Amino acid sequence: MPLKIAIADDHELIIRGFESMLQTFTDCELLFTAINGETLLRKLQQQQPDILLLDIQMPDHNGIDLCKSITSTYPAVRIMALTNLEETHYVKKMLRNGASGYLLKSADPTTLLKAIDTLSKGEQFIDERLQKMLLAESITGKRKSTQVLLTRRETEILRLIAEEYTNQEIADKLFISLRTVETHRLNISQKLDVKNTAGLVREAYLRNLVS
Amino acid sequence: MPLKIAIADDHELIIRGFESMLQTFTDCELLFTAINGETLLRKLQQQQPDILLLDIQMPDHNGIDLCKSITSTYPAVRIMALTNLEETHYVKKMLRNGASGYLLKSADPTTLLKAIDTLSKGEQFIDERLQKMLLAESITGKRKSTQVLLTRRETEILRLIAEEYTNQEIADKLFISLRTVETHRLNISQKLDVKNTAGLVREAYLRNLVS
DNA sequence: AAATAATTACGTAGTACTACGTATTCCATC
DNA sequence: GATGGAATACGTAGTACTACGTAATTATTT
Repeated sequence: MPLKIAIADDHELIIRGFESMLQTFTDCELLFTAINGETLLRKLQQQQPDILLLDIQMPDHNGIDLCKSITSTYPAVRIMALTNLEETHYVKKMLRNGASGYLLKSADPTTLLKAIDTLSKGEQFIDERLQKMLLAESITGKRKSTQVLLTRRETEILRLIAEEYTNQEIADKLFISLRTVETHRLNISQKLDVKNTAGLVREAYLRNLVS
Repeated sequence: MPLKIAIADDHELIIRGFESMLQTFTDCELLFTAINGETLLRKLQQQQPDILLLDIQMPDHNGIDLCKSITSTYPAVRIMALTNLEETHYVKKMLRNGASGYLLKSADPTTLLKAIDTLSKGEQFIDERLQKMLLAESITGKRKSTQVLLTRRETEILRLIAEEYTNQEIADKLFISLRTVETHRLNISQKLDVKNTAGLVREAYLRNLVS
């Protein structure tokens, strides 16, 4: 029985690109395609693929939530996260939220085949470059941003910093003293191993605290 | 005689996507595809298409220079600029530098067909939404906030700011004085209408200057 | 060749952030 | 009821950024 594949991406061009690649594979059958999250969820109710190629940046749904809800409703569906983002942060985030694979859109047909093959065997696939980056990170211990846990207050303050509030404005907004905000800020900077405001805002983005 | 088409894009997925769309059109023949600027220039020496679908953001060549040199060497080739960038600035820049059309990668097959058809008649094609934006701009004389144009130097400096470089470090790196960096920084802040470093970094992210 | 835009740079002041250390209160968990 | 994390706050200094204004030099475009 051929492997049933589905594709979800908000660009018809991308869907057709994958479709074209899939056609050259034996033992693969394209079950359906979806141009947005809504369509995807509707079609999943009718039939479930073995593997779902899922763009994690569709306008109407964010990839993490989609991934979560799909894997909880249809545990048999294995999800391959699709993206252009070469960030280890996203890889971790997606794999922690139910994805079984992480593939870049720059992948060539050989890589795609290997990725699908790996998932079909029940194993995890991660893009080679990202795999190396993850490895390097865990060895050097650097850029372990997502492992560091900020407290609720710290998260709140980090978000406000990223939204252009000054320390004084944050203090006023949260009814705490300027010094307290400064203390929090210093603690956050140390936890995240960043040097200045720019680094804080960067982390806020990586952590999806701001859109 | 069928219309000869060529595609240049650094993503195989995109090439296949267009290929797939083109197959459904009668009177269109895919002459060749190219995965980078180098390959494109080499293949153009052998044979010239009527219409070239050209990704303007390839790693080894920038779209503007490629466009310029191709139209001057092969004036018969009509270039359709391909991009994800919904910025009127790029449209103008490309059309001034030899492109005959401007198409977004989010285009559906109908739009693609219309675009190719328009170019084959010797007319100019511009993505509908961008056409409206250009029109609105020329009437109001204003750009939307996301379309503020930074100079090359400003863009460079904004990227460095987002990468946690201090003004002094930027000055050292670019061999300019601290005051110059401060001036640039102030100008950028005014152009982008932001209050502080956080706002600058936020804009850098929105503009995809950092990943 | 002229006009325009970009890049460079300085003066002066004020504001905001960074970096240490120290320390109290609150609250949950053992 | 003891321990420890979280949140609160201050002192002191130094560094970095913001906000005006002005202006010369170099590229680019017309």
